[in-house]
Amino acid sequence: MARLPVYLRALQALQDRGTLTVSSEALASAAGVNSAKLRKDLSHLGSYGTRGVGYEVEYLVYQISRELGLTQDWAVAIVGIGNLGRALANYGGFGTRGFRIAALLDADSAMVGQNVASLDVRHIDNLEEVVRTKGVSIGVITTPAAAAQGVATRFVEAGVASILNFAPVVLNVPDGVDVRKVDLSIELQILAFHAQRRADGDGRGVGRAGLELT
Amino acid sequence: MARLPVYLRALQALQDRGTLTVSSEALASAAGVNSAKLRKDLSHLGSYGTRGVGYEVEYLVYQISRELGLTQDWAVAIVGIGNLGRALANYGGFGTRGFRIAALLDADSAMVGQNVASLDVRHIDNLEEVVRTKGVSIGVITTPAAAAQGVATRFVEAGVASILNFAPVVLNVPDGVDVRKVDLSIELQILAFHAQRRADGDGRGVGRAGLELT
DNA sequence: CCCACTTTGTGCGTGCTTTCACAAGCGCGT
DNA sequence: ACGCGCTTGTGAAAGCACGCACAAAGTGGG
Repeated sequence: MARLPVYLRALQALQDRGTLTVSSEALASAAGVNSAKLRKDLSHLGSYGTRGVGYEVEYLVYQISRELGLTQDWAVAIVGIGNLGRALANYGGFGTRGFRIAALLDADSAMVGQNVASLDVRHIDNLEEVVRTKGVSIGVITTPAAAAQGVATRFVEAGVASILNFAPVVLNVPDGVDVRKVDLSIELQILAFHAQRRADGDGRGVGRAGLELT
Repeated sequence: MARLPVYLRALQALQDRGTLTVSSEALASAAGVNSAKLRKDLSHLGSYGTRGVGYEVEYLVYQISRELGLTQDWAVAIVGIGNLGRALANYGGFGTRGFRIAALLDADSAMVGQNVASLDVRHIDNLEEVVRTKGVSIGVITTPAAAAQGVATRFVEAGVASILNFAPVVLNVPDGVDVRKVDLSIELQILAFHAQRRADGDGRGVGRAGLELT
């Protein structure tokens, strides 16, 4: 389920606050979901709650981490060291969650050799070698749209079966390869769409009703 | 529908290639969806296809743009000018799609006054004033998690009803306010989850079967 | 030991989304 | 003018996710 990471984040926040047990109701509200849905999700990975009490935070953190595969280390390679690639390389949030940036690659020779986030940028010609020697299993593509498909194909042929794509194109990959796409323009467009519907439909201003959960 | 922006992107790619008309089948495969779904989506905004021929690319681009509200200009404010905030500010893809970065804000006085992407970074205390004078209707939050809720609340009280949140927290906002969340760690965790399932389930290597659509 | 209270786990109805499959419509060649 | 092939638009079926509501299970107090 795609919601497990959200639960995990909420649980870790609770853990930092020293909470030992949590009810499905409380956790659900922290994660922004329905409590029945949360209980059903958790029951799918085996039942770890105690009726009348709730869930033990620490144990649940461990169970979800294991289910998500975060108990092992994942080596990540980023291709395309522009603004976004650099931002990702410097983002600290990955290391603490089982992900390690293992390599930075770019097609621009002027970029190669630069030191970004304590890593030397290497030329994309070394992709296959880097994947092999560093054991890369997740590829991140932050290239311009035109280059993305080529990089994806090379990743797949090098044995990388998980790709996170920031380029605004739909990637063609063989069956069995997992691609997730993050497109910032599309997110904005969806917001604009809803904003316009609000404006079209009715004349009332921005909602100021009582504070509600998402 | 959340798929319209994807269709739009595919259509614009076709337009650049000089294509005049496109069948639902071809467009669907370019957008990575089922053709029946695409036809149903398009029929919901009125029918613009010709049986036996397909859809006129240019007209469809216009219709979808209008439906998404991209014929008007949306002013965007970015709060939190760290690596990611800077990357977004410098990303050129927004301007061409009806979005204009109107202001950059940060809480760190050392950051205030710096020039990023031809804009002066202003202190977050000016948020309300900036929203008013620049007509900001979309807020982007790229602050640390701890600051995100406060910024969101100020955005809402200033009249911004559309928020794009990159901070790893669930935002509490009143009804009627639209929040979209992009969490890079969560995307990686979902990839890791699937990668592990592949590894658990069976001993066969990475799929190398015939080329397939997503 | 029993009872009242809390919280989990889940069966079931409901509504939405996706997909199939096909009739209706359009253009082109003859 | 006519028929053939291609493509749209949509009714109907299947699948899925969501959330209610309740039985089962555990806790703590008297």
